[in-house]
Amino acid sequence: MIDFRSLETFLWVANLRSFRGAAERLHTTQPAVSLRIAQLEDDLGVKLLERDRRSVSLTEKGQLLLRHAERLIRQRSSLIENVGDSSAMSGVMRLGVSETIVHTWLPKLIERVNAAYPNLEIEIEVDISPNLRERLLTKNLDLGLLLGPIGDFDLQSKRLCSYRIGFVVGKKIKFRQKTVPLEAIAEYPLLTFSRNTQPYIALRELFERSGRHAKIHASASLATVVRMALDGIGIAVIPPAIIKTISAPGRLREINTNAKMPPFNYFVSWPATPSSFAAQKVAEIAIEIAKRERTPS
Amino acid sequence: MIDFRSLETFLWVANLRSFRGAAERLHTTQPAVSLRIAQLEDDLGVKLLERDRRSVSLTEKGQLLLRHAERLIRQRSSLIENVGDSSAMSGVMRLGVSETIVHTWLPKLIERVNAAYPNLEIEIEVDISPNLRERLLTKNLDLGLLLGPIGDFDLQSKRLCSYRIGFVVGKKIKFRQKTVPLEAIAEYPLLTFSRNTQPYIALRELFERSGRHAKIHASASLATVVRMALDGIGIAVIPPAIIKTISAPGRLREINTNAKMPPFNYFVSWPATPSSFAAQKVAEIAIEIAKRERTPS
DNA sequence: AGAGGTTACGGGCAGCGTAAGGATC
DNA sequence: GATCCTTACGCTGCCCGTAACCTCT
Repeated sequence: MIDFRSLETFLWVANLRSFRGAAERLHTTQPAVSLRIAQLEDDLGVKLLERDRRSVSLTEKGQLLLRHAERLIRQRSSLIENVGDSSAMSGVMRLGVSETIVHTWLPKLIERVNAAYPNLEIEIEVDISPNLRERLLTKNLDLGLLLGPIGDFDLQSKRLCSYRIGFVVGKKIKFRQKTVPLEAIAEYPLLTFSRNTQPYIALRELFERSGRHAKIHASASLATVVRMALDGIGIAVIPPAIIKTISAPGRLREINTNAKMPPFNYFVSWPATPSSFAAQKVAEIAIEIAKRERTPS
Repeated sequence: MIDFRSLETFLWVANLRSFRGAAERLHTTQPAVSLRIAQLEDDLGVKLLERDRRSVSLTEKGQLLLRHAERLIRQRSSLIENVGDSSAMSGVMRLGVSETIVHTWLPKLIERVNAAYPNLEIEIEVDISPNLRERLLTKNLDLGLLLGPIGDFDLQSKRLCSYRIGFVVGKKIKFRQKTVPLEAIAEYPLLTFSRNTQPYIALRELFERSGRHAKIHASASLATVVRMALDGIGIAVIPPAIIKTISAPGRLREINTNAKMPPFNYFVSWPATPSSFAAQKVAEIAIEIAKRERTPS
């Protein structure tokens, strides 16, 4: 007898074009996926997938089933949404988060989501925004809090908040000037996020425009950046909003400068899968929390 | 995790307003139904049914779920119908049949259905038409082949075939006349179907119109009627079409008479439940077979 | 040889049926 | 006490995960 589990499994296999991928996504093993698909094909008496040369493709019947399955899964979500109370929303949500958010309002979000949907497990994955975007596109994540704008057609996106970028130093670095000019800053190495991230590129452009060369240390881990700033190795180029939570009080301070960095614009983004009700709900909460955050000019 | 089985169970409990009824309908035990409903309520975190004073009623949430569940079950049927091949249609169908049909083309129908849907089990229940209609209305049957017309709003009905009614005797009864007048017939007891059936009423009316009184033996079992006719107890008032199959050749014959009985008009009828695809399909086959039957004037 | 899907097999647990329990008329 | 739903309990069978196997590049 056809059940939701088989249909959902089929859906993921069809989307990811991979049994292993679907297995991982559904938190089960690959043989289990094989069996569920086999059972589905057996129940319907129809071949759904063409297992050929390294890739899985849908037969004609498979495509037909895909449309039906999507509708069914969507309507089951809608049922849970409409009929069930908040505790009915269950399962595991893979949430991809940019590190800045981790150090500002992510805990608040988790707390709020836990309160609203006690049976929804959240799996937090911290990564840089380009990777998060990639993983959202491959449906490896259910929801992402990341730097935008995000123009992908397959992703729903909504604006969250902005963070000003500042130049932050530890106690070992001192400047004589009240307002530190760009050339004084350039004497130290600059510490910021990985190469292909928005802030890294913006920083590079800032110095190219002014004709100066700056040494930039890029690190995927904010903790490393902060540690280096604390040790006086260089100047961290990060949102000052995270200073409070990332180090002991007074150990880091922002310096005054007329160098202008574009702000970080954060977005919440998720792929439009049939079962993305949970993603939408969590996105709504994220938007509400982010709205209350200071958005320094 | 909500599955189709729970939803279907809920649907039947809601329709029949009874746990026991649903259990019987689903070929399981009543505690199993209790558990499925309990699980559904638990999953959704919502009370769906009010178990009060001898009757089950839907809460507001229950009514909401009913609509969703109906849609889901309907769409699963449509999925099986569209994507699966004929072997995908499975389950048990309760088919209620009027006895006349049993002795004409029911075997042909069963054969055809078995060939078309090898995994569909058929449970045949023979009863008189008024009872069949009642059981269709209470969803105790999935499909009925019975005397019509059927005017009920809750039942879908389509015309099948007509059978002329004749006066049939065994070898012990002989008439001098070539064409036997009504008064000669009235000298013997008449044997036909139960009191509240169409033919019984028609027969009664026939004699009332002619001002004569006839003794009518009514029996729910055609076999009894035929046995009595064979024994010369009376004249059977039945469709001559069944003579061939119900007794040895030449043991029964129809007598010529100008007494006119209205014909039997058979209909196929089924309740419009969300999962009535199978019923529709079998109804179609029944219509096709019945169309080929002689419809004597 | 390694990536990816299938088949084989043992074990755990969900869900079933029997049977007893409770509520309501 | 009869009817109808719930709870208890032992058991079965399904489905899962591990592991071995197959196939194609």
